[in-house]
Amino acid sequence: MFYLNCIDFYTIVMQNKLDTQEKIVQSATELFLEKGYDRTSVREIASKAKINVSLMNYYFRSKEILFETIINLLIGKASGALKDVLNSDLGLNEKIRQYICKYIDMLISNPLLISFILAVLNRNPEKLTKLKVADNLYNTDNFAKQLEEEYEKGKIRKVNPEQFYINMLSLIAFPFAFKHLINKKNNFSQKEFNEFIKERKEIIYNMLICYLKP
Amino acid sequence: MFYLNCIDFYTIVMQNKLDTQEKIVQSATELFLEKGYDRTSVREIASKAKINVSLMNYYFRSKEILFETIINLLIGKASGALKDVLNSDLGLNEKIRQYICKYIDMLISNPLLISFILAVLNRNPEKLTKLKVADNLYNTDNFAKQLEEEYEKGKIRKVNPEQFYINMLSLIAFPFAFKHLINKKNNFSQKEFNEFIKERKEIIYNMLICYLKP
DNA sequence: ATTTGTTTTAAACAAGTGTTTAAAATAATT
DNA sequence: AATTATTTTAAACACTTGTTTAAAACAAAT
Repeated sequence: MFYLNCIDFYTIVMQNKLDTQEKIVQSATELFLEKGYDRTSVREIASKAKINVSLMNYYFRSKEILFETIINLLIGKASGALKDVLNSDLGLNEKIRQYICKYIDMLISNPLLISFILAVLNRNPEKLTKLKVADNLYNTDNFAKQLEEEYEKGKIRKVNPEQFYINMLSLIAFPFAFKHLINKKNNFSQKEFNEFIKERKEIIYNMLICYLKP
Repeated sequence: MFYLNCIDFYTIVMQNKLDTQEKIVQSATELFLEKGYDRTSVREIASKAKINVSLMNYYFRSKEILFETIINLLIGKASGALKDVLNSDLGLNEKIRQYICKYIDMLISNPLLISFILAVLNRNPEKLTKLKVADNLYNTDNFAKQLEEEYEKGKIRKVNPEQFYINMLSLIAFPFAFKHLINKKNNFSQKEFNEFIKERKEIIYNMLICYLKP
């Protein structure tokens, strides 16, 4: 038998509290990513987190709110570094190169993210636009200005910045959404798919730069 | 009071039979496209088709089978013309031009198709690979051979055909999956989105051709 | 006109859904 | 040590889900 001081007590309690809450978030995140909102039941979340069903409603008020919390967490984690690159003062070519590279690396680490976002986006359009998702995931103001400037300096051809950014995003993200068919068609393992994707870093960069030439 | 001959009788009966069956397919198709499999209940389908719930199980044995039927119908309709272009004996540039054009026109007519397919693909990977979908939607054997030949003739640079096809597909299809965010970000109406997409025909063509130059 | 076959109906079934309740267990405060 | 507050639990609630059943309505064949 032994005693703990106040700080230890506090630590342990907070630890436990965060534990349950975080266990819920973590289990729910995995399930939502794998199976989507509809195919994931609260009982499944509870069972995976090894907690009672009602605790989900105790910490988050509803399944819906838990879901929105998780969306924001996922998007927040994913978009941070990417926004930094896009708003940095790097030269255009280097910025594009880094953006492609970081975006692809991020998606390799979170291979289910794109499908998840697209699913939410098309099932609950209002949700992703209402939440701070639009700004985080698709904000090109700074980048557009840079494209304008480079054009006026005569360094690149004239492009529609909106179209150009969508091109870049399409080339980066779409293969992840289409992953299952790509793997099936080419008999790719998970590892081979990642290799296929990594090859794309240079391909995408070359395509975009080549297109920008005046 | 009047009598009908045999053929008229047959016609009317068949007409009615097809009517109920087709009413189910049509209503279910709209709902599945709009809301997906999970968020669409059989009672909603029945109500929209103005039939009794059990008729869905009478004509199709289950919701699942009805869904698979509809997937095949949608993919079949969509992929026909596209496969023809890809397997035609057109020159490379013209083939690419026509493929982009027809694909985009098809997606403008079926704006929900891409999201629908991606949703199925990621929720039930085995379904889209089991069904004849993979072959219909993503068959590049012929196209790959053509890219090889053009390279050997020295007319284009060396490219990985698989990567090149995925690039083309990404540029064509992704904006439709991302539609809601694009519209929100740019304050596009439906019409303006279609204009934005139509602009892409030339952009995508130029990007691909530019990249192919030796 | 009666039998046979097909299509449609209303009702029920069994299982699963998210959420709430009220009591129990545990921790914190006085 | 007794009281208050927080966290956890089991059970129930109200509702929706896809599917089945068995009878009714209807048409076709004998």
